[in-house]
Amino acid sequence: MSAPRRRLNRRFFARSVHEVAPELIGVTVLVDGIGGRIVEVEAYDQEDPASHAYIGRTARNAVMFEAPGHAYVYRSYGIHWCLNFVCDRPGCAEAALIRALEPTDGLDVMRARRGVAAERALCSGPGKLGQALGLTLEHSGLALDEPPFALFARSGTPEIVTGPRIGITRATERSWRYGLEGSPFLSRPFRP
DNA sequence: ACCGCGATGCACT
DNA sequence: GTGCATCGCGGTG
Repeated sequence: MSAPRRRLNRRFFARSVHEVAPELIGVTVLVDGIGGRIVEVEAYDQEDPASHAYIGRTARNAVMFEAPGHAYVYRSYGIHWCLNFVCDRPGCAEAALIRALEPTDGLDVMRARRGVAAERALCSGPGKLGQALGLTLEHSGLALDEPPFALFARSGTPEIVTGPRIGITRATERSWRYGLEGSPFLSRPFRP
């Protein structure tokens, strides 16, 4: 038997993304009952040249400037949908990019959506995760503690590793990528 | 293992 | 017109 799941309230996100991001490792995220445990995230804040919010509020990033505890979904490279959790207070425009999950719920649906069988390949990257969870722009702006989203607190305190963020060209020196140590479900290994 | 590249949409320092 | 908060494939070691 596994431990009962305890729901995460949106107030969890009303703090600096730099506090929230490492605490997201181990949290379970489901969309319409499908998803898994977060094993990798990245933090982006408003003074961050790599962040969508750096240039100020635009049509695309408006959700980042609104209430914490909501989803910010954007299209990446014209192909993928990527999921962020908005943090801090309205106007602070901070968000955590959810980069990888350990699949726990709805494996068969995720396999069908992804077109691959290997469990390790279902959610091991922000674009893969977006496809596995069936995300689109319609999910952007939705509250994380209301359907179709459901978040559950982690049990215990995981071992966390940090490193530089992936796939950016600016502010690459900031170690704002967080991962579950030793997880086989990461998008890429963390360098020692 | 690494490296290069095409796909594909759209925001835009 | 340029550049992505990506992925998967095909090439070379």
